[in-house]
Amino acid sequence: MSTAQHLRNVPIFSDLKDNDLNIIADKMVSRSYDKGKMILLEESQGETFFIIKSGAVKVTRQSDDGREVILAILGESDFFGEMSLLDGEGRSANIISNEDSEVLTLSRSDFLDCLETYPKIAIALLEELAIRLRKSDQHIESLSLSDSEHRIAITLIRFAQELGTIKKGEVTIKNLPFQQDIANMAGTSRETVSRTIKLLEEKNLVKKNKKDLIIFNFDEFRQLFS
Amino acid sequence: MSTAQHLRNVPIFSDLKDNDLNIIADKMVSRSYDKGKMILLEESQGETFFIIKSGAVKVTRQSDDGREVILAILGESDFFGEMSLLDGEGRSANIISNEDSEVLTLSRSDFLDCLETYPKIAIALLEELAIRLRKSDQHIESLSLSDSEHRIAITLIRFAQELGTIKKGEVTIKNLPFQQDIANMAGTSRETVSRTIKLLEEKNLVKKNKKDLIIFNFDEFRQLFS
DNA sequence: TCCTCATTGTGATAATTATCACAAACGTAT
DNA sequence: ATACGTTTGTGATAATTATCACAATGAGGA
Repeated sequence: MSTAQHLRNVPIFSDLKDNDLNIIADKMVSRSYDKGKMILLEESQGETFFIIKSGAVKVTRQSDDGREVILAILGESDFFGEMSLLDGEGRSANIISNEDSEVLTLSRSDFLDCLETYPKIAIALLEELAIRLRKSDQHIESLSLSDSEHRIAITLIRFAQELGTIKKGEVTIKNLPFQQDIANMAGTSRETVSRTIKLLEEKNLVKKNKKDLIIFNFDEFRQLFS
Repeated sequence: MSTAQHLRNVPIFSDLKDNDLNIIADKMVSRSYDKGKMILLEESQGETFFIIKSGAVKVTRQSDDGREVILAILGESDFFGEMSLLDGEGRSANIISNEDSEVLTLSRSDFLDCLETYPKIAIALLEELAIRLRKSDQHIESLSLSDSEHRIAITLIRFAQELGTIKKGEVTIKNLPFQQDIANMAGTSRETVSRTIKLLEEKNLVKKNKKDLIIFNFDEFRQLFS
């Protein structure tokens, strides 16, 4: 697939004419990262905008004592790096390749030019940031007032929405992340994740199948926990 | 002060020429809210953009069982309501007037027109949302991996940055919010806030003075808790 | 296959924090 | 000044969850 075709799938570019899309595509450079590689380091200067062509990355923050908080897991056609381009602050998070991944990159100045030249992109980007902010707010709410069972369930819902496939009410999350990663997103411990998923299985709400997790009745599940 | 002069203080409008500023100012309508009044209700449709002319508001989310999570407290020249204008979703939070407040409002269509007409506004708004997203991420981090003492201290730091006045290293937060509000921001209980602030006083890090709180050495305090 | 390393499961215990109950202090209006 | 409603302080207790320790299971390579 051509670079322009990839861009077509990215919400913030999808409104553009083919012509403009090609112009932007020409400015982008492709890079590859092996699983586990650090793509962006916290504290480094933000000079690049990234779009995920294939694979997945995790957005994390690291505390002094080494504990890791996972803010999000991003997949194909998601983008990142825009934050520090926009507000000029340093990186606020680490980005680590979660699988072998290919990304498209755009330089700071090309990115900012795009925003000035195509107001539609800026507006689409505003929309995207609004959505993310909304998700963050929900995340904050859940961390603030739920017990660990709820927090873990809500984390599973996030995975289902981002990585899941639906088949008549049943959602299958293929390749459920490690318990440690789920714990780092839900703000709890790995052991509690283990015990809680077992509990959800006993309540007949979910079922594990090798590396996959099935949520039997997604609507009901959401109702129960959010 | 004229409406245009108020707008001049708002980051997203500060780049505009006087002329353009006046055009926008003409479209804005002023409204007043008494302390405690609900300005925006969760779940209602988002049709208005607001700028705070004077006073302060709190941004909250409410859970089924009535508990409240405070996402932010906004003051003069801050704005809100842009989220659902941008992504078309319903309101994600309640906005309650925290003091007697005056706000300027702009209709949905006028707001979106502004963005199309003045790309600078869109870019400045992107910047602002990026900053908010960054704060949300920090908030998530602190809720995820800190104990209640840290979370409360970090909440005090947020207040200091938004409401505090500095005098040679010492920050005074005038009119510290109620313990219950602090608890709702820090994701803990009112009693724990009471005990923790006492603890911080015993450690000679802060001092209460009637309704005010003084942080003796702000840099050190920040170092300790973030 | 067997071995090894990574991941998951689970019990016991300790630490943290919420909750309840009530007293003290504070603010405001009469 | 008094009285009332709101906010804060604090002890006792219960509930939740983290942590530690180790066993069980699984996945990938020699």
